[in-house]
Amino acid sequence: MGAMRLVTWNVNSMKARADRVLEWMVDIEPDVVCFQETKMEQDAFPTMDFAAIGYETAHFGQGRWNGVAIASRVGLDDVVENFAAGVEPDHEARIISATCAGVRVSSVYVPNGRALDDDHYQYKLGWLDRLVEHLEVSASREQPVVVAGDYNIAPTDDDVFNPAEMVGFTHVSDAERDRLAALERWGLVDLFRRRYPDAAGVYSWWDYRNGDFHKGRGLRIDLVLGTEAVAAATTWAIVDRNARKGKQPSDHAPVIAEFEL
DNA sequence: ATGGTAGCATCGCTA
Repeated sequence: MGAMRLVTWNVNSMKARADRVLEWMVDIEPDVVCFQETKMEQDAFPTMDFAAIGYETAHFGQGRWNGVAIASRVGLDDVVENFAAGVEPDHEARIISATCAGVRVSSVYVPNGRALDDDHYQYKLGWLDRLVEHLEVSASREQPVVVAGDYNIAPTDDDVFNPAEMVGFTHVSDAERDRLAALERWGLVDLFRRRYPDAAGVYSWWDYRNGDFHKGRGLRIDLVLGTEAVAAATTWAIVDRNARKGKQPSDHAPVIAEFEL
């Protein structure tokens, strides 16, 4: 089916970021984009603005917080909001799935655990357990499947600017990384890490505070996971740090992966 | 230097 250029980007409010996002997409020409943190009601999504540059969109929004969407210029079929039927639905808008040119694509916004002793940490772990259930009931590891989004987990210490200081905090705990391992056991592969096993200091999120971006203090928590067929076909992947620069950026940079199926 | 940013919404929460 040819090359597919797929992006995941936590935009931290589509309302505040739409102009930047649309301009970036015209420049980069992705085939599929998975968005997180649209932070708007379902019907507030700027559908026509995306249509004007050639993209169909599907949005699962809930208002002030969360919200996920998929934009595609290669087809957008069989849209499912929330987890697939058979899995306990989540009370927040954190996953949407669609089929784009034969690839089953999900955009996911994994809960932020806040702290290891916070109820939201248990919510995060349970949510990731349900993501595995979702794959078991709705996807096939033998098919091209991509689950891209803000995982709020740094897979290894190579994905963290200050691993020693992060001990005891969320995003790096064994339990969270065990959940990523469970996704790998199901059949998903971190496309960036597979392609660049030795890359260090590559991050996708930097706190707005303290000048962290300019000091290189970030985490790689935005991941494009794909089944083996996708991973083996991945020709390149990159974090577009340029999109974190300039006026009113999101605190996340987009992650691009291209694969030739 | 014991703070700091950003978005949404409203007198605080979330990240």
